[in-house]
Amino acid sequence: MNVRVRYAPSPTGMQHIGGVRTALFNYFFARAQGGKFILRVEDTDQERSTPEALQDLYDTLAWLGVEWDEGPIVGGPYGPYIQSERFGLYQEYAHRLVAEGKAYYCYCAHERLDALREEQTESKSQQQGYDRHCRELSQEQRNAREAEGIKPVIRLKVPLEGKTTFHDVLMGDISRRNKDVSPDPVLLKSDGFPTYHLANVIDDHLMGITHIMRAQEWIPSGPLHIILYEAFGWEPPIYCHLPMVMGKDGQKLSKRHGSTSVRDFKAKGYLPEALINYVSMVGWSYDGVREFFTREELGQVFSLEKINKAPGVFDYKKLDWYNGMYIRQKSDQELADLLAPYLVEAGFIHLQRTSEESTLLESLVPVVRERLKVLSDVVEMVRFLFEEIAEPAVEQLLPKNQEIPVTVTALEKSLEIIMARGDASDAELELRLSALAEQLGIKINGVFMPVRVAVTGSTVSPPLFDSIRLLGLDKAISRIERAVTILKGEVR
RNA sequence: GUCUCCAUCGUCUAGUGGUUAGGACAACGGGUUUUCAUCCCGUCAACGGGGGUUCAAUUCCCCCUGGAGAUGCCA
Repeated sequence: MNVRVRYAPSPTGMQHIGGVRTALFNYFFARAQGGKFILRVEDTDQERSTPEALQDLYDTLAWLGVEWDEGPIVGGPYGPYIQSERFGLYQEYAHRLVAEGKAYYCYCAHERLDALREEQTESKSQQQGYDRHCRELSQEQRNAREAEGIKPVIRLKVPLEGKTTFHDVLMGDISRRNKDVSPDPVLLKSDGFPTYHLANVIDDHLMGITHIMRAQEWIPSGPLHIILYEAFGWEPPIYCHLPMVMGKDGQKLSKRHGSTSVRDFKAKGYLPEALINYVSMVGWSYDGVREFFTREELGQVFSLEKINKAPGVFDYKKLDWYNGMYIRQKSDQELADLLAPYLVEAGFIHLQRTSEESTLLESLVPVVRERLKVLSDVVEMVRFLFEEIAEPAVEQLLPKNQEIPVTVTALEKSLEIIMARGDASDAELELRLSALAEQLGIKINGVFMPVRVAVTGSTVSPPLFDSIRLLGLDKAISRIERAVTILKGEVR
């Protein structure tokens, strides 16, 4: 079979984890099958569709490195691939269904529909949804409504009897009694635009889509779509409903759970390869053991059979782990380039790096690499190098159970050793400071920690000698001297 | 309310009619280390419940329970 799959988002918000996972699965399936991956923009909601969202869609897919074989920008033999540009098509097909008695005009006002819905909810009525009020309108009644200037919608005449079944690759047969199928859903809105159900069925058919892979939230609409295919006399495609991505609380993943838009993940400093890898492991697995895959590898080994049926919880911690793993794989140069924008944004370096800044950046990378979970972590990690640190507090300078006088001595002697370092190696320097600790009868930490706090302003920092080297000996010395002064001031 | 789907450690998952139910993240403990991180080692931890079928069910069937989704002139 010549596989043709599509990702068909509506540009009504930023691309999020769930949507991207669907896009990825479709893309990988197409690649693994040697088929085509098609992008189609479902902008039939004129109220909510925005150019920003559309741009975000393009940006996101580009960032992830997902290229579509047919779709907006690149074109293709079944275009246009933006539904608003296919406007006339839907009208045509909708009216065809009306002409054949398979759909009808409905003149019900929003007010009536709202009241109806409210009443049904309140009375917990068995029958929820449209009451098919206009299903059997006579020609005279219709003329009367038209004369009032009411713009009708077109609704599908869902059969009242029988049941409809569709097959899902993962779930098997799923059927629904027709009376439980959404009662006569709107196909064409009063503004002339199609609803999802209509546009989706028409385009999938016209574009020769062979497999529909979409989130499980669409399962209830499956039978409805089958009814539509039957009404048009078309062969339905193969369905494969993907498990949903949930938040920690088991609810559909949303902003409440943290960042969900890919744009946010990118801004925080997640790498596309990490996001792709992790997201692909929610709802799909290779063998339960192997967990690292590149985009290309996924495009080789992906298969529908290994998709899980149950929804999966999005685990931010595991994403962090993947991201750290991928960051550590970067070369110095790659990581420097990835980190630079964050340092620029923090105002630490210029967009056009001076040669000193370039040198500093390069020597910084090996020091921070294994400490980063996300790229933006670098900012706080190296802030002490670029900005004057706050005066360390006395308590901060003092290691546990260590008095001020010894600490002062430790600082002063350390300072001497550091200044008199000459061309001694870091290892040699470390030896000397250790010896100092021994002389003073304190732990090694009792020497290193005060110096660390004095120089970096924090008990947590990159290795001390690296920190001093990056900061510059002069600045380091004056910060240590200041610490001594602070401690001495406390004695008086 | 009604309909549909789902159900293995806290999380992502592997797996089988007979297994010590495997791996990873997290958590916790230990080691390496100048702190942190990395790295290494270890510990904790699961087949939701009840009926069947069977010599044998986590695995097959049914019910229950639990969870989710749908029920829009949103997709």
